[in-house]
Amino acid sequence: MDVSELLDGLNDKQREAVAAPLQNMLVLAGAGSGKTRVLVHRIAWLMQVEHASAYSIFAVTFTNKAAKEMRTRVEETLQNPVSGMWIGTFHGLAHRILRAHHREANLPESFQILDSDDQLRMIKRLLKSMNIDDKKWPPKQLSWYISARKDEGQRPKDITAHDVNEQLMLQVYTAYQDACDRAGLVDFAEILLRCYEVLQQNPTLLRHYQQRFRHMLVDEFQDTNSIQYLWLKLLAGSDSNIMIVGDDDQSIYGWRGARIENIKRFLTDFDAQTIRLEQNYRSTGTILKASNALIQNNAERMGKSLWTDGNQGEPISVYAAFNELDEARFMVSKVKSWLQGGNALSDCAVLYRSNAQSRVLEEALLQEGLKYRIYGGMRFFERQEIKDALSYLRLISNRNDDAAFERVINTPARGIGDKTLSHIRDCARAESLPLWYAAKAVLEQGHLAGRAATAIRRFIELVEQLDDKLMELELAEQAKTTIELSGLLAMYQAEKGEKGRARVENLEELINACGQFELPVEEEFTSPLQGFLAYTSLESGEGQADEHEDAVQMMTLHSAKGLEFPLVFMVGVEEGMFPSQQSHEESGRLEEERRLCYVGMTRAMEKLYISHAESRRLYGQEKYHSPSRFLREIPEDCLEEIRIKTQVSRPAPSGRFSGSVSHAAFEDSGFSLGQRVLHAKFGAGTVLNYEGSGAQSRIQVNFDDVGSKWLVTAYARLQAL
DNA sequence: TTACGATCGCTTTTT
DNA sequence: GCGATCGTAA
Repeated sequence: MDVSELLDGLNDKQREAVAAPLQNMLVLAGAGSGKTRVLVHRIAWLMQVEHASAYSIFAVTFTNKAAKEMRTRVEETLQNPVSGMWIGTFHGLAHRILRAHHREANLPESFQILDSDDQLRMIKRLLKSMNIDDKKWPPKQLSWYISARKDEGQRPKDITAHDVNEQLMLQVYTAYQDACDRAGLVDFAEILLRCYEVLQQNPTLLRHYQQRFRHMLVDEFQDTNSIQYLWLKLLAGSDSNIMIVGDDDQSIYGWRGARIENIKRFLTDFDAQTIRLEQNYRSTGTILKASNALIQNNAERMGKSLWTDGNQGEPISVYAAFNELDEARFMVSKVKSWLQGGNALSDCAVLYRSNAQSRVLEEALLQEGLKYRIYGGMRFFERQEIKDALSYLRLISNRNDDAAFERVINTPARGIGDKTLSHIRDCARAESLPLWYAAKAVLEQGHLAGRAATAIRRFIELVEQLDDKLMELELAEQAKTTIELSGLLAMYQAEKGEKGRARVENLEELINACGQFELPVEEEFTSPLQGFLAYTSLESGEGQADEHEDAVQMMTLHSAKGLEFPLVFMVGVEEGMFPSQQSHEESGRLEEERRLCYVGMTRAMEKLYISHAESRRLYGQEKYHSPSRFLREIPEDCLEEIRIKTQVSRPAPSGRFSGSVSHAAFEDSGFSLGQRVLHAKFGAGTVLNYEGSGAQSRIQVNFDDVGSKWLVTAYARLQAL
């Protein structure tokens, strides 16, 4: 490939980044500014112009999807498969280093990964054994605490407890870490922290990697947490060049440890040059103008303003719905006209703040027979039946894996009850043995009731038999044999209803996935099973069925980051929903909510609809929310208010979508208690009550068909009969 | 061990 | 208001 082709079709700033001299660089890449393109071309440039070897390149992303896309596009650009290049996620790459140096890391060769569910179970068990009241110290909170400390790079010894409460949490952290270490288990945060420590404590090793990875590239840098930052810094050493790409305005993961200030820290620590990518190739001028204005309300930004040389496009449409049902109906009607315009369903996205909001929207789509796809939710490899099967495989490859042992010892039920189990646990604790060996020991002591002893003996035989059998089998056969002989298949086949059927199907799908699994050749796995187990822990298992079906795309604002759609609906844009109630309390959270809004808006290419409901059923109660402050932060000339055309008996007194009404206003509009009224949506009804003043004023009408409703500003759509 | 009634909790999520 | 989880009784 001709070198000049690498710069063709890039704008000046992109070109500047791709062809920059070897130095540390920050590429501040706005939404839709072509950052992946820059990363990919930079890698190609390093190889072709700077004659860097693939071996010296290290590129990190957050998600497997991003890593995969980067690899594919690099290979396309170079028109050659690349080998020796490390492209992967933080966890994937750290895991790879840990595997190679498991001895230095004090881990067994076949150490396994704990997901958050495993972690929680582990902590629950621990609390029981430590006699700690899980009402006073909820396991979730402890698990969160432990992960947060690890994300900060802290071990128990690095932490000083401020009060008795934290003292106890520290105690649990210590006990949890001991248990993990004994079982050969690492949680997600541990992968990075342990990798960091291994490198730090082994200068020779560290030097090897520092000398190898001369060119480092990091995507979505605004999402890095403290340990990721330290890890990168350690690996880079003083001789590597590192290019980070990120956008402080799109930092939306502060709540899970991401440090937006890492960008500024990078500039000073690495003495880096900054290049801004501000030309946007995605959205209309209006959408960009609105987004820019919104985000300007945040303080302490790096500063960046998106522009386009494309069209202004249509204004952003704002719809004030009566309630969440009306909002859903509105969305559906607009989706239908979009379809009628000859467009694809999959080009529309519905974005909401929280998952709970999806249900009403789904029902509305379902009613009109419109297909939809929901992002997020239970991942394939996290399903109960899948984890059961995987736990057998894990126990087979590592007898120390207590988490796996606990999971399958009595699944399917084989008469090993709580009593027998606590016997085993006691023995394990007393002798510092993994549960598997404790079970064997307990069996040999012969203190067990006959039935329990037989059950345990049979379980041990089962696992050992499986281990023998699996040796000469292919991966898919290994899974199949395990699922069948363990009795899992029979157990789920016996489960009645749709649920059981789905579970059996999932187990079959797991065997299928084993068959399709390709062991990454460059990563030195000791066996295909080891590779597959790592894959199931580090990869969510998406990308199965239905991905390409033409359907409305529904997701939270968080999961929309990085995606784009011609038509976007942002629903529930109300105070208390978005920004969320909780974000009002903690400092900094409001700005993160604003960034989230910015992310949502900048997903839209052609047309953006924003809606809010005046009344909404939430946790079983009717709530009245005013329109989000974010709406007020968008310049009015970017917005267009949509009102349903209703005939009102007299002109609406005041307020547009703000819903400002006074007592007097109700009377002025000619409504009185007991009066019969007509509503465009809800039909005929009787005025029951009105109350409040200002934005919170509302009128309660008992509709003949719908029942009673409190409506804010809805009086404007009421007609006196 | 299972089944069912009480209780809890309720943003956002990848690895 | 709903779904997951927990605790207790059969």
